[in-house]
Amino acid sequence: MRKVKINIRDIARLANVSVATVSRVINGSPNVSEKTRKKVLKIIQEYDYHPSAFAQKLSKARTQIVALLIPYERGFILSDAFFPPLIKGMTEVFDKKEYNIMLSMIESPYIPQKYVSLYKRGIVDGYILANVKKDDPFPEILYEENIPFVSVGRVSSKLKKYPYVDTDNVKGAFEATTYFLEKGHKRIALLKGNSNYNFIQDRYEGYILALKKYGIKPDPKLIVEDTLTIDGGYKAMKKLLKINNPPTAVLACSDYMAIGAMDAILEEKWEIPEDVAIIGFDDLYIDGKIEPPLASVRQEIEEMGKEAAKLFLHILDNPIDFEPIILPATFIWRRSAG
Amino acid sequence: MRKVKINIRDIARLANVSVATVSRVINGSPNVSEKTRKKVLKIIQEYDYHPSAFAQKLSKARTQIVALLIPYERGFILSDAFFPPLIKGMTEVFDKKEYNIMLSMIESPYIPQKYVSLYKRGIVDGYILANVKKDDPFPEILYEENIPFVSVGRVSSKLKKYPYVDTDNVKGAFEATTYFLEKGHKRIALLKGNSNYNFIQDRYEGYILALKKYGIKPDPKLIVEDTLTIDGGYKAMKKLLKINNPPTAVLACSDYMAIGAMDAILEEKWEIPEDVAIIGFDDLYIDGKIEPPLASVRQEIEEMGKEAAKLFLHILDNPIDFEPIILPATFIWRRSAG
DNA sequence: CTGAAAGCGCTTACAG
DNA sequence: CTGAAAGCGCTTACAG
Repeated sequence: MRKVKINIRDIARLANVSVATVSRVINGSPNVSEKTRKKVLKIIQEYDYHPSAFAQKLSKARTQIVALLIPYERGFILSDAFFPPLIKGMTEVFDKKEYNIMLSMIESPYIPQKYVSLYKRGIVDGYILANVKKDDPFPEILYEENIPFVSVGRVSSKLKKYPYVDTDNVKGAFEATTYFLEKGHKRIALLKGNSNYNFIQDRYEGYILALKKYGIKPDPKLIVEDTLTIDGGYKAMKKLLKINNPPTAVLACSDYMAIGAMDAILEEKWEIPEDVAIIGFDDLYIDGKIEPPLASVRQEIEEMGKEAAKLFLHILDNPIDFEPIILPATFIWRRSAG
Repeated sequence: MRKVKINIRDIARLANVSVATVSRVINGSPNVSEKTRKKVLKIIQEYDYHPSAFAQKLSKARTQIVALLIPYERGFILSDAFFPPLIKGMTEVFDKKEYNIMLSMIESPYIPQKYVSLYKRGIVDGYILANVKKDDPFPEILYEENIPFVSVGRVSSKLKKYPYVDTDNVKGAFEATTYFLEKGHKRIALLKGNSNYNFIQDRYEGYILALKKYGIKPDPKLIVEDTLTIDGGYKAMKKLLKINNPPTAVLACSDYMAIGAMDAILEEKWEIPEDVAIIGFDDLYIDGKIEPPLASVRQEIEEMGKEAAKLFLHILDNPIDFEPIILPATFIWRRSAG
């Protein structure tokens, strides 16, 4: 009953050829006669033989496994909008190359060394980092040690050139802010997340750029930082509603923040968008369903996943010669924007 | 500059001991003198040596990698509520045993054989299946071939006994329905998802059981099936509002469905919970934030992840002797329930 | 086109 | 407590 694990030697014996020949057939080497190939393939099928990946790896160079590092905090907050499509995109590209994704959810306290060992022990060929913070030491460690990695979102500014894919967050925020400006708004608030994340910093910059283009001096009182959650948005908006000259328009760095802000606004019996217009970020599935429907800025996340996977495969062969990839962000109008 | 990869032989030479002794030190064997151990450990540290996992695996039995299979469809729909905490729980347990999670997002068309090869090629020690459908052939394939697996959520009814962790969905739905019954509701609707999922089937059964206990004959017109999304809930509720004797209370099989249903109800200018009370499932992060706050049934998802990981480690050693694990579902009252 | 043999980097009886 | 040697299951020059 119990199937005994069959190996390359068994196949060789059964097919009356050498182990080397079986190996050549497995690896699709051209140096095998059609007749021999067929014979060996038949035995392989018949005995449902699967070459040991580890034994292969011991002889070959690559493991065909890539580690995906995800900070739990963000995994939780933005999961709905972010990780499933990101992973889907990656999977699509990696499947074709028979690469597998090893998932590491970064815990705190965060010990970068722990994750390096996946590479040093030869388990993975490298890393894909998802949304690490600006001051995260991990990318620099990888860089120093010549370990292949791709970052989804930019990381430390200390690195001159490294492979990443990113959304054009500056432009996304710029366009959303410009929309408000063209509608005649002068008091436009920004609900920021933690500026330790580059994507937050970029959205901030896009906002500032647009204001300046229209000759408006950014008012620090209109820029409030909090978590990217509903709670964060609610609290931030509460603050804004209390100042002397409250905003007539609000750009939030996430849709959850925008939803919290809407709660705060409606609580004061103000109208959206008549009294305060609002635009979020992420284009969540529910945006079109809430009342009023929430305008947002969309990222091409599945596309980012694909590009990250492609870039990773590229740098394995070309560690020097690569270009970072920037994908567009698109402003999606809905009624909340006015 | 370029670090040459160091191996166990190098360490042995540097430490003036045999390869076998280095191996013993690495594996914490007691048969090494304290003096030798320290000497070897020092060299290992000094040269930042990491034993090759693949070479170890070739000699040892286990790979210490488990494949987590996630259907993309559900990954997308319930990600926010489900996968991040599930993975977090699993990670917590696996980290301690130095197990890694390999992530496979199941694509369609779905080819079960593709995923079996992860095991047959010796890459993983087994599988954790997340929310597969009732008719999914994969669990039976694994069972037939004696491949270790744990399922999160029950699977095919063809298998007599297999390791799974599940939420007590029957009880959860029973309690929510009972709440309505105790409030005097007679016309209680159920918004179902696809009954190909056991958790949907179970929620359905809990609902039926409660009705029967109160001597109410289930009315097929009050049971509507659609997708577990906002859209699905909206459409299902629209149907219910059109029947002659519409429900005064609604249990939805997901919070997204409940949110869609609320949209449909409010569109008709009906009041929640006065005209129609509503309870969802999942206890999403946003439930308390919407208007009116949405009552729900909560699962202990992070706990499921932990239990799944523990059960997996258990069955590796005890393929026969194990018990499935059922975790509680808790009704969370909020205003929408009335 | 094919095979014998060395090698990948470990672990583990076995002998002492 | 320690070491020499065989073995895990492959790949790949090398020779023919």
